[in-house]
Amino acid sequence: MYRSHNCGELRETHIDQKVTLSGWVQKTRDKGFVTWVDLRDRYGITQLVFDEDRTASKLIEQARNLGREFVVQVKGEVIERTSKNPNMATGNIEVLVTELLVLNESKTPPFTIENETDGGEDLRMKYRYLDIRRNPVKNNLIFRSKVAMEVRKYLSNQGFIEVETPYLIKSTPEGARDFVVPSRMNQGQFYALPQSPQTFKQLLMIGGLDKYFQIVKCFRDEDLRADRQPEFTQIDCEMAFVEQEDILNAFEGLTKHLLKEINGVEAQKFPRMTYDEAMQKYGNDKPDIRFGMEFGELNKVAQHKEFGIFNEAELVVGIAVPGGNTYTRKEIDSLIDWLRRPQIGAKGMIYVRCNDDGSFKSSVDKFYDGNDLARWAEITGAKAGDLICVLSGESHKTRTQLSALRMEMAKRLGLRKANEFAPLWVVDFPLLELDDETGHYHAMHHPFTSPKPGQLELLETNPGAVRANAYDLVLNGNEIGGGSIRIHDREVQSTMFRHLGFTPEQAQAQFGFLMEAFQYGAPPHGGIAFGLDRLVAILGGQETIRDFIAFPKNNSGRDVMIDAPAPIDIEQLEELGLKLAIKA
RNA sequence: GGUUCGGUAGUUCAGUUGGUUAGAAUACCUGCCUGUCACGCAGGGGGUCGCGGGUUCGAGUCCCGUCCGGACCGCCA
Repeated sequence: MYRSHNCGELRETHIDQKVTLSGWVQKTRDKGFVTWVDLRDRYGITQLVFDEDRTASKLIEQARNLGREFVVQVKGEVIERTSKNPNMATGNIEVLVTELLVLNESKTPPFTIENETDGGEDLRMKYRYLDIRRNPVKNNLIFRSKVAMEVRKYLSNQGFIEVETPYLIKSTPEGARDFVVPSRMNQGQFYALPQSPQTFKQLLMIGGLDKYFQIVKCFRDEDLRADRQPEFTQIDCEMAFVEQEDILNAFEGLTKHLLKEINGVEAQKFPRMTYDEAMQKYGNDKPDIRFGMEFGELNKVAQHKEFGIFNEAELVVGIAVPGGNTYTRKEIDSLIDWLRRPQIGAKGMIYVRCNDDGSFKSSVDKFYDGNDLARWAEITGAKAGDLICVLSGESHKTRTQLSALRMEMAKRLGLRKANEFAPLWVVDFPLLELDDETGHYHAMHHPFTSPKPGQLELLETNPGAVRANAYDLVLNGNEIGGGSIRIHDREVQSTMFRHLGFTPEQAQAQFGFLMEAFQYGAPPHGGIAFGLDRLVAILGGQETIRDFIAFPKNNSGRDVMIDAPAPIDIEQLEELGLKLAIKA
């Protein structure tokens, strides 16, 4: 028996008991007359004690030679500490060791296994198994497990069944790039890893399963970000015989359950906002509504004066930064530089200081008097002491830029509080989105999303204006879920494919199976998918999803621990009927 | 594909205008220490300054190239 107790559970009630513990050596403190060893496992740390009076000298010598991260088993007696440590759960006791067995030695780890490690990101990824021994990462993984468990518990109670769908499927050109897998038995042909189980869950609805969910890995071969991994986990859900309202209610229920069970937060009914409203008020389809700073459109009051830049602009729009009047000229200039970076791409920024005495001082005083600026303040909701920041130009770009500024200022002002949760449904997304490069429309959500009732005809005349039965669940400025009511009619689906630029032959080749299934009594259906990695990070009050993933990839999509991807043998290539076009 | 920041001891970093033997903290090793728990004290070892080329009397420092890493834009139905 390796252990009678774990390293986190011994208390004063265990005093005088003989125990066996196993774990890792966190630290040894050799004080000469007495040596302490902190023994750590998943559950906590227990202090072991070896002293001149009570411990055999051979055993003390053994203890002194223990290195960090040695795996040891000890037998001993639980005793009360002479000097207690109120900061530790086990701080009132220690174990007087009578036997010590080194189960495995350890090299000195490349970084310290402590809550605040000295290791950098890269190093921690390479030695992820050591990083997982640290409380922050370990606790995140435990937290994730708890969230996933609550999801299963809730959905299962609501009558959902979890069904596994295949990972080896077919590549489709729509949307993100696929990871592909060559087939040995069908040479020259490839499977693709699913970007989502979308078509399969629709087929499950046609199969009559009614309420489906799955916690499932999805794969997208696109460039990474701090919060984006090539393989990620979704809570994928679908329901039959539902309207949009049913889906929103069902998954508002799930989200409330999680907020309550995980965070102890009783959420009120989630507010809803249309996509158009979100874009107009926040310049963003996933607005963070934990703070205000709503957009104020200033065209009416700022145009038709002598200021040419505004007169030529399609949109003049501003926000009031609370307390921003304290910004120095230098700070404002650096803010303008920040906006001008190619990542944001603003041409410049006009600002108005709202002085405490009710007067205004702006960078365009030449063109606007106090009365004008008072109107600006009214429209942006600026109060004395605020700073009004105004951008202008083409509508969509300007909104995006101002949204970036809004988020940045909120961050700097500490308005994005991790322990505050503001869920929001964004509804009525456009069905199609114009691709600037190709000039073609593509599906904003995916090609199986149904247009709003009665808008099918609009597809012919004004495709950009068609709204979809599509919705996102936004939490604290993050899209944590998105879904739609699907098309379940073969003809409608054909029309959609045609508008997305598919020839009937292409549509048949890629999605013939779905079109055929629609002919056999496909029920009305719809669903939603949540990004589990991000959801868990937000509920955990953190920004980086990587620390909630046991073995994440780095920025270049590499696993630096196992060193993947990697070349394969020439024999393997031949077996697959493949030849490399590049030199490996 | 692009913008930008970085690469110096096991680790995290500093290193001035180009100028003697490249530093700090921490980790590691040795010794001391009568209750430590971020223990303390004394001492010690540890460097191809990512790599290649160039400028120079002299390069961690300047220039060019390259590799690697971070953040972001494009991309992510």
